[in-house]
Amino acid sequence: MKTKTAQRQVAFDFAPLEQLEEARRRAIRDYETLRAEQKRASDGMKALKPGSPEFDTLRATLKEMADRGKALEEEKRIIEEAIPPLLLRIPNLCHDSVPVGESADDNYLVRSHGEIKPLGFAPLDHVAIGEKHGILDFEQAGRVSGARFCFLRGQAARLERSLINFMLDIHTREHGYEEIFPPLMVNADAMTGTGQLPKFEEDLFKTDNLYLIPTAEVPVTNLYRDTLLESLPSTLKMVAYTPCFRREAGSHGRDTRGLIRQHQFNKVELVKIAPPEESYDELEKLVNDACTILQRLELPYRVMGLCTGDIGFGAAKCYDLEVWLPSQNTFREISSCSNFEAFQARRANIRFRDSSGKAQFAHTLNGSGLAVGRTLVAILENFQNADGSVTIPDALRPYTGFDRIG
RNA sequence: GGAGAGGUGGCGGAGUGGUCGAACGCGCUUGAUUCGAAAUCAAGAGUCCUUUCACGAGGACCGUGGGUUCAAAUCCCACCCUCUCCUCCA
Repeated sequence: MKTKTAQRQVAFDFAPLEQLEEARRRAIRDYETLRAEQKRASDGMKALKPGSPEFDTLRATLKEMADRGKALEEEKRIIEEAIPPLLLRIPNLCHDSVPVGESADDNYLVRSHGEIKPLGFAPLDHVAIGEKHGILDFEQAGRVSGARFCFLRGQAARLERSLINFMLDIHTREHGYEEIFPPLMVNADAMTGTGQLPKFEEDLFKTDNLYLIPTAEVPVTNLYRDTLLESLPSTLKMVAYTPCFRREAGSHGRDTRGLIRQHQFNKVELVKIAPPEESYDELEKLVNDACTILQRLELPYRVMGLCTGDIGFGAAKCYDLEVWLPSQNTFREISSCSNFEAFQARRANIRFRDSSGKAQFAHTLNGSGLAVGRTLVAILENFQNADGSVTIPDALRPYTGFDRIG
C-alpha cells in the first residue's frame, strides 16, 4: 500500500496513522471493559429498595464508574476523530494493470480512431470561428461574469443543446442508461462521498452550506449513498446531463483562451454501480460508450491509458479520450473514464448483498460521455471550411435543424 | 415564512425510565409437507466495532448532536429531515 501510494507521486506519512490506530484499539478496549462491568453492576440496582443503605452505596459506586466511563469515552472519541481526516487524504490504490510513471508523459496509447485529414488551409481556432459568425461572445461574458465564461448565441447555443440531446439519446436508447437529472448543489457529505472533499475544496464553488457540483458524478453516484441494495444482479447504469462548476484554482494562465477551460461548462456524464467482479469489464464498455459519440460525430480521437503518476486521486484505473484539435495541432482531453473500485463506495456507503447474503461494497465507475463544450470546439475546428464556414456532421443535423454555420 | 403531526430493523407498526436489539404483521432464508407450487407448520436471520486461529465473548447503534440519571428508544435542549394545512413562488 505504501509502495503503491508512492508510485502516485504522492508523499503520505503513514506513521502517525499507525500510531493512532494502535491508540484507538487500546481506548476501545479500556472503554468497553469498563462499560461491561458497569452494565453488570447496574442490573443490581433494580433489586434494591430506593433509599436503603445498600442502594445508596451501589449508586455511589456506579456514579463513580459512570464518571470514569465518560472520561474514557471522551478519550476514545478524540482519538477516533483524528483518524478519518488522515484516511481521507490517502489516494486510491492503482490497479495492477496501470503502469508506473511520473507524469502524463508516461501515459500509453491504447488505440486511435479516425483519420486526421489535412485541411489544406491554415485552420482558425474555435474562438476566431465563433467571433467571425458572432456566435461566441467571451468579451461580454467577461463584463457580466468574469474570465472563463462565455455567451453562446444563435447557432452555437443551438449546437450546444443539440449535442446534449444527441448524447443523451444515444446513451439512453442504444446503451441502456437511465437518464437522471440531479441536483446541481450538494452538501459536504456528498462531496466527501465521491472524494472531492476534503482534499479538493479549493476547486469548488461554495454557497452557505452547499457546493456547486464540479461534475454530475457527485450527485448521481450519491443517489445510492447509505444504501444497501438487496441484490446487484447487473450493473446500474445512469447518464446525466448537467452544467458543471469549477474554480480552476491552480490553473491560472492555462487555457485562458476559448471554451476549453471554463468555470461553467456542460457535460453528459456516465455513472455505473457494479459488482466488483464485473467492474473492469464495465470500464471497457463505458469507454466504448463514450467513443461511440466521437465516432458518430466523425471526430478523430485517441484513447490514452493513464500511468500511476497522472491518474486521479480516487481512481484505480483511468482512460482519457482525447479529440483532435487542428488549431492546436494536438489531441485534447474530452472524456475521462475511471473505475474507482470501492473507493467511493466506502465513503458514500454504497453496498449490496452478494450471492452468499453478505453485505459488501459495490464498485463505482464514471466517465464523460462527453464534455459538451469541448465537443463543440472540436466540431467547429474539425469541420471548418476554407471560407470560415462550418459543416455540421450528418448525425447531428436532425438535432440542429441546420447543416452549416456561415 | 406561519401552524400542526411525525422520524424505531428490508417494509408496515407497537413501545413513556431498568426485564428492549426491541412485540406483532408483511417480506426474506432454511427445513417439514407436496410430483411441484400455493397454503400450512417449525426454525433462523440486523449493521458496525473490539477481542479470538476458531467456537465464542464483549461494546455501540431506535433521524443527528448534546444534556439529565446509577440506568434513556422512552425525560430535557438544539439541529436536520418528512408529511398535512395556510402563505408565497417558477
